[in-house]
Amino acid sequence: MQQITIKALARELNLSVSTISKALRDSHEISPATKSRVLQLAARLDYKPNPYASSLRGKKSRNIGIVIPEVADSFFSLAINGIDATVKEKGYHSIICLTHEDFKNEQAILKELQNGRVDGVLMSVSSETTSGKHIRALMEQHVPVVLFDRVLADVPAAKVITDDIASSYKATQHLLRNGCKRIAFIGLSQQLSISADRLRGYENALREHGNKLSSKHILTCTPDPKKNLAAIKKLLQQKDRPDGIVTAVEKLAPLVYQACGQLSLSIPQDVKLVCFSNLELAGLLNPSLTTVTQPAYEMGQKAAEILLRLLDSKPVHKGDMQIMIPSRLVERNSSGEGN
Amino acid sequence: MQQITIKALARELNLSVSTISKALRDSHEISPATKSRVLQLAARLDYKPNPYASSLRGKKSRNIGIVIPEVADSFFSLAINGIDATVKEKGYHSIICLTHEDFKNEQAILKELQNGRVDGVLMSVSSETTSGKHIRALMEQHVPVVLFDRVLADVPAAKVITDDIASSYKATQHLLRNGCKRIAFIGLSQQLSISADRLRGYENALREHGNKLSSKHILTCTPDPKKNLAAIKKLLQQKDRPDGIVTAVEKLAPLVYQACGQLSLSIPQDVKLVCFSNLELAGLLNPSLTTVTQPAYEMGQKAAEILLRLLDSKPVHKGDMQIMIPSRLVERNSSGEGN
DNA sequence: AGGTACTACGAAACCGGTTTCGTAAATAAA
DNA sequence: TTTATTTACGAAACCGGTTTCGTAGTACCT
Repeated sequence: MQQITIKALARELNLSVSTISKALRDSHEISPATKSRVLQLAARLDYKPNPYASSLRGKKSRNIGIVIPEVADSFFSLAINGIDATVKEKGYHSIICLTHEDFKNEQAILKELQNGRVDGVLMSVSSETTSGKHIRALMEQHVPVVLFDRVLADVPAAKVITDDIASSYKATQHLLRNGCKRIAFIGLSQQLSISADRLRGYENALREHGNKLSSKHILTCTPDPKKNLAAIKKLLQQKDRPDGIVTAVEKLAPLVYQACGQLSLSIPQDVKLVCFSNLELAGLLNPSLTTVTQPAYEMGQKAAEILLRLLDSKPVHKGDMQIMIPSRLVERNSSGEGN
Repeated sequence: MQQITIKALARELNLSVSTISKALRDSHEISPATKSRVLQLAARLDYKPNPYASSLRGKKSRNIGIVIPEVADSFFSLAINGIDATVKEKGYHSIICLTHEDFKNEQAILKELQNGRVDGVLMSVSSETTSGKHIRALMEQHVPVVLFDRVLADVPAAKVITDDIASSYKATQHLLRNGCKRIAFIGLSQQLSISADRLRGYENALREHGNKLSSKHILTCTPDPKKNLAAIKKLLQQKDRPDGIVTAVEKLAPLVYQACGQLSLSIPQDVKLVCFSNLELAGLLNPSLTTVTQPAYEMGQKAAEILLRLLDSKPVHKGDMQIMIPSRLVERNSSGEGN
């Protein structure tokens, strides 16, 4: 490696290692003249401090962990952009840890992160996660955690969410207004906060509208797309076939299109569809997809800001313990009249 | 933090720190009996070694850097999955660094990575990158680098690419066979390997087919989507309007759809379209999009495997210095007859 | 002049592991 | 029995920074 170390600088300038270190950190105990000599030599030799050496002493790695189910997902990739832009400004690096919607993976990852590899964690739980014990364990090691989007009630961490209940309510209402009589809801595990809340908004809208709820119209999906496709087709082959669908997460949208295609059901004539999704291409689908679009970038950004405050040991206002950024219903053809 | 350190284990067992360390690393100089006592206590106290302490002495961080332009892109997010799955098996962590297609960012990031934060780097260059000097500088600090997809000729690193020339040739040929007379090519910077190679394949196909090449049919885009949309519209408003388009990167596809929409040109009747893209939803677009689909996951996987060999100081076969994994042309409606 | 305060720096401990080297005791070889 | 070797462990150096503490030299105050 032949790295330029502080020792090398010290030797070159006939100064002690501690003087160099202090000069580089702009300590008041070093004279301006010495500081400038040190800074100049450091620049000339292209000195780059070893981050792990300082980490060892200072207990700060300047790494933050992003623990999410998946990166091939518009919501998460946009959230990553928001997070990364925010933490980078403060000199932090993002370590991305993918759970692939597997709780065992998530546990193992959080355990790993207890060893000081990261100073803090931003997290969205897997769809299989039912308990927050592993997260609390991490927090007990004094690793600050901020949850975003997929949160967990039993974790005393700051949370950044969107208005899942209200926006699902609006989406369902939109379908009702467009004439749907039998609206189905396709979600992930009921343990998952976003799925449960979006189900709640759906139920509220139906109830208020005087529609009766039917468990046959509520489908809970798994992380396995093949099984999900089969389940969706089954849902659409019931005798009381749904004429409207709300899906709770992005990756379910293509499956509904596929299922409808295979069953020769046309969207929106036979089935009207609204999906929670951040797909950039929603408007270009056939038919274009009505979406509830979450503020993914902003949520990542906000969650990162809060984490940075925690890492600075700055106070986090009570109002920031649970932040809600609203989603937007974007009406397109999949929920329309179908001319 | 109140971490369980080796020192704590040593005190508890009345052994020396070095004995604990050796026992944990299964050194032959420690007796089986002692080893098992140490292992048991470590398990009981949930001892987690500080990765940065070992990193400091051993010069190994067990972090690898993934330097890419963007994460909100199907190719890169799939590649990340391939990389992450591969390196995770060997106990490495992925640090993702986004350049946002900005060369200055890319330079700054590689500079940062020279300080030992990562043991190796997997990289796909930005569209603005014209020189590999910054990459060579990193390699000279003995940080192994493997380039994937967007490579650079003047960097003596292992490279994992797809058959850009051949697949672009096939895509163009496909349009020619479907009756296109004036085929346009929309790429990124000509400096970018994939864009240049895909252009070459396009040109080869036209030449072989006896079509003359026209610079008016070759559009070079920027990282700015608005400007790109305007440029694409201008391309489609020429007197010799193209009746076929090949686009070199994923994010250009939606812009072509938009441009055609705004100009009331219908795909594929007025303009037939083939895009290099890993979009999962290509089949659901309106019309469904004919794609050249790159083996993104496999490319990430392969690049990671090579990097791991380099990190193990294992020999990399000459054949592995430049690996080519073929792409697939998936014909859909955007390039068809449009009945 | 004597005492105090401040400035500017160096020596050394420290962070938590890893590794080298030294050594007492046990075992094997001569 | 003596010597050589092996076994099993501990002391200490080390990685590259940071931080505490001590101190020589100068300036300031009575």
